Amino acid sequence: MDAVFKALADPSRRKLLDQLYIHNGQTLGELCEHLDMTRQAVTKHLALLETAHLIAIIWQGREKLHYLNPAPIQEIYDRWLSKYERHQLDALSELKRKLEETNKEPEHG
Amino acid sequence: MDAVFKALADPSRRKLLDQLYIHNGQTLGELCEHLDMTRQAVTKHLALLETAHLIAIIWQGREKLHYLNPAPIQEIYDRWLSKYERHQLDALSELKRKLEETNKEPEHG
DNA sequence: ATATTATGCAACTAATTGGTTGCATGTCAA
DNA sequence: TTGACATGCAACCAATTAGTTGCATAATAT
Repeated sequence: MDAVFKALADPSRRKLLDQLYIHNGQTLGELCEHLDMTRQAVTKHLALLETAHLIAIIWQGREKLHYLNPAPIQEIYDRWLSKYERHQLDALSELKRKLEETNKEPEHG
Repeated sequence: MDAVFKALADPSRRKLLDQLYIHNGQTLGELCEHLDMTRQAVTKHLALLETAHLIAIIWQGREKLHYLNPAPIQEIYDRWLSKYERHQLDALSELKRKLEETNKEPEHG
C-alpha cells in the first residue's frame, strides 16, 4: 500500500497512468513521447508503477507493452479512503463546535 | 491535488491521519507521543498535511488542536480514482486478450 | 514574578528521489 | 549477416525530503 501511495505521489507517474487510461497497452517508446525526459527516466517511473502493481507489463518480441491496473487504486478507496469519509460529518461538526468555542477567546496565530 | 498525493505518500503522515481518525482534535504534543521522532519533525509533517488541507488547525490558548478534514480524500476519489475504476473491466479484458495473443507466434507482416 | 509548558523558526545533515549519460543486450528487417 | 530498433543496466549528479539540534516566543500555573 505504501508503494501505491509513493507511486501516485509523482505528477509524471500520474501522467503516465493518464496516458494509459487514454490508450491502454502502449510501448515504452510511445509513453516517452508524452513526457519531456529521457527514456531511462520514464523507465524508472514505470518500474515504480509496476512495483505498486498499478500497471502490468507484457513483452511482445522486443516491445514492452504497458497496461493499466486500477485494482490498487480501488484498494485505496476500500481500505483507506472510505475510513475517513465515514468520519467526515463528525469531524466537521466537532470542528464547528470548537471554532465557536474559540471565538470567545483572543486569537493567536 | 499534487499536495494531497505528496502528503499521503509518507507513512508517518498517514499515521498522523490515523491518530486523528481515532481521536480528533489532538494537540501537537499528543500527536508526538505516537511517533518516534522529534516534535519539530512532527510539526513539519503536520504542516504538509495542513497545506494539502487534509487537516485543519485551531488555536486554543497556547495549544494547537488538529482536526481531520477528509474532503481532499473524497476529491481524490471523485476526480481521479473513479476515472480509473471505470476502465477496470476494459483494461483487464484487453490484458487477457493480449496475453493470449502473446502465446502465439508473433506476426511477420 | 518566575518557572514551566507548548509551540515556532532556522540551520544543518543524511537519505531518497528524479533526472542524466554511456554502454550493453536482444529482436527485427533488409 | 548486418544494421537499426527497443529496451536494460549502472554510475553519476542535483534537488528534495525527513530528520536533527539549538534557540526564541507566547501562554499558563504556582
